Amino acid sequence: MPPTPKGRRTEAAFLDAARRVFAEKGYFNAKISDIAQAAGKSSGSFYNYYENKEELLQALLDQFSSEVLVKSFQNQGDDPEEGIRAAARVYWHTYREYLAEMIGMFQMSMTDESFNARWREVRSAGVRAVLAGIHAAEQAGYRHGPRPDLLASAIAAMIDSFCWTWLATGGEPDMPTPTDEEAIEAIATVWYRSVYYDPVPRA
Amino acid sequence: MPPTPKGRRTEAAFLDAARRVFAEKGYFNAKISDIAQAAGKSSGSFYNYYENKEELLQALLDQFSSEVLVKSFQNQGDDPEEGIRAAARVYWHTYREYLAEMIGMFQMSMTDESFNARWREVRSAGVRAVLAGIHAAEQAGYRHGPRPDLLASAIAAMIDSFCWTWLATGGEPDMPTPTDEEAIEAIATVWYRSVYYDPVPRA
Amino acid sequence: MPPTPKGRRTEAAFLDAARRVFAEKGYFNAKISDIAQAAGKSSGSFYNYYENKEELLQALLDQFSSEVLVKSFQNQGDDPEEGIRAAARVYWHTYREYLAEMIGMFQMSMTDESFNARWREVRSAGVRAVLAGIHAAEQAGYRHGPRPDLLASAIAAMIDSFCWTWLATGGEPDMPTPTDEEAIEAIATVWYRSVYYDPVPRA
Amino acid sequence: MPPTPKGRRTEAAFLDAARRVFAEKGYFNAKISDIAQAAGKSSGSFYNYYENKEELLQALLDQFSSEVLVKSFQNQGDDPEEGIRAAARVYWHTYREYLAEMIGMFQMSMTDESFNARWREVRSAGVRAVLAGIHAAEQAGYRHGPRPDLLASAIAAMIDSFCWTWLATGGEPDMPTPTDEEAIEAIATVWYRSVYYDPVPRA
DNA sequence: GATGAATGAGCTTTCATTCAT
DNA sequence: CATGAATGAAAGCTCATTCAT
Repeated sequence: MPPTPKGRRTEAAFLDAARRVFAEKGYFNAKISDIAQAAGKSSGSFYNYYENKEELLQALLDQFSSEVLVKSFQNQGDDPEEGIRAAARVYWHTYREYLAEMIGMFQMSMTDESFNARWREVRSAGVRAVLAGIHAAEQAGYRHGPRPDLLASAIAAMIDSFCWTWLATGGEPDMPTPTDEEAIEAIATVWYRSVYYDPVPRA
Repeated sequence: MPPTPKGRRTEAAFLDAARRVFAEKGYFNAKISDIAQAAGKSSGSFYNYYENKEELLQALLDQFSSEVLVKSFQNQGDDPEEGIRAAARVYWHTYREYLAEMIGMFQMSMTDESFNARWREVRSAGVRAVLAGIHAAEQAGYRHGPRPDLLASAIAAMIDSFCWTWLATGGEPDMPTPTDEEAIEAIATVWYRSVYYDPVPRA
Repeated sequence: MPPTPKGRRTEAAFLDAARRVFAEKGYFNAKISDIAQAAGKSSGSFYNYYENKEELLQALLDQFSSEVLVKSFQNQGDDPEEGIRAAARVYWHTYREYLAEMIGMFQMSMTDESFNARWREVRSAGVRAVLAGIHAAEQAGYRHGPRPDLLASAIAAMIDSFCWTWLATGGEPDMPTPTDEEAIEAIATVWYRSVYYDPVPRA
Repeated sequence: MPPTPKGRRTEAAFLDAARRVFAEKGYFNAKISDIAQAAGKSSGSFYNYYENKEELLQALLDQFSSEVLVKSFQNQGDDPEEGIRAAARVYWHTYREYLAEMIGMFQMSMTDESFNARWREVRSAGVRAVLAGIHAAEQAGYRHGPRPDLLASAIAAMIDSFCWTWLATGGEPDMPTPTDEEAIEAIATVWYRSVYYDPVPRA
């Protein structure tokens, strides 16, 4: 959008600085001047690019394309367990890559209705993807509880919150930080077991 | 703590008002004056009881006794599935009852290190309780994934986030709000299946 | 409006200070902090009473009741010349009494559409009053130019601008400041002569 | 002043743009960037020609040569009524032609002492010209009120304010916009009647 | 000369906290 | 103790002006 190479560099610097600041101290705590300082710019310069902090977050989220999280759920191959593990892997890595965006969107969703809507939309996409897997499992003869949509909601909540706990906050106290594979395994385990449990006995 | 009956009544009014305001608009958005107004008091009066909003939250949390959540996990009887469902039930109802506290503690944990520690401590207690159940299942011959502590962390994350989603925020879009029993069932299902899966065959 | 005597005193102090500051340096140049300082208050205190400078001006204008200027035009007795002189006298004194309001309304009318509307409404009331006098003169057999409404507009413009020049700005250079009676006489002379000129000869 | 042809063109573009912007939204509301944009130039370029907005206005006023308004008053022929009408005509058309300058000078006169002086000087020239006419009328046997200078001031105020009302602001509410001739007629009527009234009876 | 990005001073506004009554 | 007004320290934001290209 900014016409000049210099302008583009500056805007990139602001976006980058914002991501660092958001990830480090959270969206709420980030002052415009913090971001400007992290970008090595004056706070007045900030307003050449964004109306306010909210709009900067919007710009970050627009880059982020919330679809990226969802795409992960779709490339499930033949082996359901492997498919779920692959999905968990993509989610985990994507979450870390876009940590600043996740923090910003989540925090902002607590305060602002339109961000709340956006956040719920992102969640909802995840829930739907999980739900699709549940229906596939049903087809394959696995039972589910009375409300598969709630099962999906719970699984999505688990994925999201687990990533938040270990990537955005400091993790659980007195627990060694998991390796990536351990984390993915934990997510995948809960997810898989919840869906592929209790096959209906074939006659 | 406050000596006179009048003082005690006023403090109770503040605590009660704070809970209502926190639950309605969140901790961050709550201004001292909002709380005072909800309590039918002047904002100046607030400072006769608390140094600041943080301390008020502390007072709420002290009443709340985070142990209450954990106790739920302990009264597991013989039937593991029933035990888990009972635990989920207690958690769900407790979460709703102490919604203001949960919101406050969670939001504050994003901003303030000492609250973050407290929040993680609460989480951690839940994780330990879940972990105890996992160990029991192991004793009973159920396999677990490579790191049972992470499995417990994921389950605790699910419980917590599911309650947050449905009790603190508006739930998932386009999904009918669950009845209490449906919600509890969803939680218990994920939890139980994740732990009681794949029994080692008895020789 | 403010419940407390102290509050009422403070608000009065702000209104009074604003009038002094507006009259001295104009509305545009007046900063909130100028007004607060003139009132002997902190600028933060200002916002306990008004949202912004505009609203303070509104409050001044509400007190002012633009009708006061117009009322002057109505108590014309038998002698038209005396009636006009009396009207001019009221206008002149009222203008000086409400100088701050006139300055504020006029300056703000240049910038803000709603104040412009208000300002034009005030003017318009004056024009209508003058016009009524013109019609009376017609009845009495005096001719007017082709558009009596424009004649009224010009007379109103004269009154207003003459007061502005001598009361709000420093007057004309190299001209001795008029006494009140001289000023009133000048206004009344132009007004009267413009309306009561050129009687139609009685048959 | 600017050496190269390109420079001259740019400066002309700024002057022209400024006149348009001042006339449209007023001097106070005009930002440097507005003017630059209207000129199709960058705001940085502005400072190659002027130190600030004030100096640009100065440049406009220097072109304008405030004498032009006054000259109108001088070409009075034999018939005083025609002379006054001619003067009013020139004033009206000049005012419209130099509307931007009038607006700028007037608004700036409210804020800045040196512009105020200039503005008063312009007014004063008008007053002197009107006054000269009054003296001529006296010579011809017409009475005036006690202070002819104030009479002149009032007439000048009328002319000025009438032009301001109808050319710079939107006119009077609920009144049809006058044609040029109607406006001129209104001005001339008040002016002429105020001066040529009440001849001293020739003995 | 021209450009548009960068700067920072200046002002507004908010609100937790203090204080006089 | 209660009140509500007063305070002032933060931010936010604007825009004239400067500067590197």
